[in-house]
Amino acid sequence: MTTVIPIVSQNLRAACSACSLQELCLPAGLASDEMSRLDEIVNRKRPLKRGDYLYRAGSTLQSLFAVRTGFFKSCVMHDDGREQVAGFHMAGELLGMDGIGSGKHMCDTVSLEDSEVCEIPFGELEQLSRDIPTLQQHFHRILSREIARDYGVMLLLGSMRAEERLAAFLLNLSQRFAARGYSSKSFLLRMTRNEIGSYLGLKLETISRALSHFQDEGIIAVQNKSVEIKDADRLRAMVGQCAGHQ
Amino acid sequence: MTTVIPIVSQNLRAACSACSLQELCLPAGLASDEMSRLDEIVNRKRPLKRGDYLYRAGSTLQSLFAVRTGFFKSCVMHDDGREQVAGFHMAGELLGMDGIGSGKHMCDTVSLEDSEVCEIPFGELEQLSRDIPTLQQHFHRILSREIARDYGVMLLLGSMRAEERLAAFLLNLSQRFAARGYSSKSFLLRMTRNEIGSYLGLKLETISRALSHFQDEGIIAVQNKSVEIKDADRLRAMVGQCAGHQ
DNA sequence: CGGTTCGTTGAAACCAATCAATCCTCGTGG
DNA sequence: CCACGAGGATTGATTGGTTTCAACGAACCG
Repeated sequence: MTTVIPIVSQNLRAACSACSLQELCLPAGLASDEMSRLDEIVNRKRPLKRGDYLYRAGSTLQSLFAVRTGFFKSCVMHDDGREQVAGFHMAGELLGMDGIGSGKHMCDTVSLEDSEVCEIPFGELEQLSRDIPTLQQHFHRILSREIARDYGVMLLLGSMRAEERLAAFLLNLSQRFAARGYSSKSFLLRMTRNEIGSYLGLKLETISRALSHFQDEGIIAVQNKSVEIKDADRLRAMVGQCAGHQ
Repeated sequence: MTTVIPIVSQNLRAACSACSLQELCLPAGLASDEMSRLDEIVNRKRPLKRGDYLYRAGSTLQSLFAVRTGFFKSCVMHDDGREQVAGFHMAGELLGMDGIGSGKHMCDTVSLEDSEVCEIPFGELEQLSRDIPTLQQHFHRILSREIARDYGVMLLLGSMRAEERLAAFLLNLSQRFAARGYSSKSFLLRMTRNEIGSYLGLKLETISRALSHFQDEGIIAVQNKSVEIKDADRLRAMVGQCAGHQ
């Protein structure tokens, strides 16, 4: 429930230049002097407990956030109270970009485990990206990739059936873990079945059934939150040839 | 089928400063001297016939495009050939932003009626937005609004039922026509039932049935491509209180 | 005018939601 | 340490909305 957490200005902080997420994150591709200028505007190491809100829908956008460690979900809310998970976010990803247009955050973003983020004041980022073309270009790429990702989700929600969606979801998670140096075969689901269902436009029972079915088929092994991918090829085969094209 | 159309450099062109879409489009908020600098990089009045591709998925992104007149759809394609409409675009909207991340367009964008676009070379736009903070900020807002729009579509695809989706779609079109000075009550659907269905994650038969049902209820009047909204309130009421929450 | 694409409508099949019961897991406090 | 409770997960039976299949009608274009 804690919403606002004081930002501890860490002088012994790990700088972007020393951060292992450098290549995934905002500073990717910057020269070292450019990176140190970015370092100056970033407030590092804001810690969040599981369940803490990073920001809430409707609040004024002042900063973007980069995930340093941990796991987040973003939820959009409909007028009538229906809520949907719009995305899950892990280390190196930039959060808050949906709020730039209106100056207000469009979604709630919540920590799903104890996490740390870097806070990047947006006004200063705009200023700096005028001086550093590489930063400007990379920021544009990050914004654009979010749009491209959303197109992928639209394709998933609009034209895949239940088990196909889940297969695509698991493969996506697997890839992202791999890109961060974790195992692509074996990982923990940080979110509940209900949250997976919300993201995939399905009910939690459907997720549960599909996971059980994959397990029966020997494609994965599931136990609670832990998933092991035993046959990635068959998982890939499920995406896109699930007989009926809806 | 025509893909590449030579760009006619028009000197007698209508400049941004004279364009009625100014407030909706990229130059919104610019001072007149700033606008004329933008004018210099924009190639105006590229005409397209119905069915022409503005760009194709996989082609190199060189420019963004602003719709001057006409109507477009963007289609994302799945590996297996399944195709989905990711958006419909009308006057004043900026196209091509999904391709900045990879340098290649992620979708096909096709003219649904004879149209005209302004071409904005992306490299020059980035250069100019470093010099003109207002332009930079507005461009960021446009990118972000596209993300926010996508979140809305995800909500629609993930948690609304068929008639609710269609109601939301009609209201969205209505609003966008109104913002451009056209009637919000009566307009033409530039796209086929199949394309509407693809966008909404439904089959064309479902669209047809839902339209007929709305008409039976006296909410709208449809005849082929022409739609008249007779009871916008009931249409609004349908979105978000369609009993079952999926 | 003839062919093709697009749209409408009906009946049946099917997939995922809903309703419901039970079990598991984990954190908490006695 | 164990009992307890609450939230999360699994599984089954049933319902219902949307797709699918099919046939027909209307509009459009060469």
